[in-house]
Amino acid sequence: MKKNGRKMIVKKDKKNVILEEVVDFDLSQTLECGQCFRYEKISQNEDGCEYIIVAFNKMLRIRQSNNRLIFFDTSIDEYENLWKDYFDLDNDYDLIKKSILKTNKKLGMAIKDMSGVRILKQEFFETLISFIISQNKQIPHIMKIVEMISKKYGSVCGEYKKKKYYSFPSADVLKNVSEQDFRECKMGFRAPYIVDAISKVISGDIDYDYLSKSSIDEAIEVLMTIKGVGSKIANCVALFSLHKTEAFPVDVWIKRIMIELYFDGEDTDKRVIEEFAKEKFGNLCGYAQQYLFYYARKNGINKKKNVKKWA
DNA sequence: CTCCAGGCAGTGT
DNA sequence: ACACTGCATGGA
Repeated sequence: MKKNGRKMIVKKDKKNVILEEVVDFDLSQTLECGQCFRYEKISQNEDGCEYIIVAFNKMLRIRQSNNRLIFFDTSIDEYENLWKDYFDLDNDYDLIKKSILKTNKKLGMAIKDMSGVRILKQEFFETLISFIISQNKQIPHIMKIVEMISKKYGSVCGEYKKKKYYSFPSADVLKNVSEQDFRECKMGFRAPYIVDAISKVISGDIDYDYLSKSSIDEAIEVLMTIKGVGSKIANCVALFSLHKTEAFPVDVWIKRIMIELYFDGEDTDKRVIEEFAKEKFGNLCGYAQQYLFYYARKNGINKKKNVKKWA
């Protein structure tokens, strides 16, 4: 394995895959930065942190200690074919960060603070549904609802310490679920949006392979034909599932920090901010967005007053 | 109690 | 084009 500037070493013991010399990767940052809703922190101490995640119908227990990453009970094949891409481990983030910094010194603090975040490549249908649910909700509540749907309609894909973990259900499973049933999963006004998304996936109007090959603009345009999918959610799906790094989701947090950094604190339309970012960051938009998002939240930037200096 | 949450669609100018 | 509002639900 040669990428990553330095070399990352892949090993295998009886049951686990172990990566050594992993750089520009922080498990906590990557899972908890708001792109992913299916993780559970098992432990965190001075020796590292450990999580259970559910993705692509698999449960994974994973641990990070400094530059070592352990994928428990995982075969080399599963690592190579699934988790390596999921965590974007073949991508050279040192190069990405340097490229962003070269023209955008203002992001220095954000990049330094979130230097181990990666853009996950998550399963398409789950990402679409999860981000439709996400609108006007807080992350812990989104996680609860996604968990509820998985328990109710998904299937068991693993067990740890007597707790069962459930995969996110497929469109095929959800196609017969009624709007009323979704409302019972506390989805409120999003329930009809979910029904519409499922029917368009089933009919083929929304097709992962097609969208993967599409340009960013076309992918977003097609995704926005789904009721309840606007610019922000379409950009999220394009970034976190289709891995189109020209995407730049503008939510309340990104809006606030972008206004602070580039618009002199003046209230600016989200579309203007999105255009500005796409011009400024190009195909590094998605990465820049991730650095900015968690950083803005962590520092609690507030739209009413300037809590911090950003330069 | 009120206000807001990783927004969006519908309605009115 | 643009601004304004309702929306389900839960947490601060």
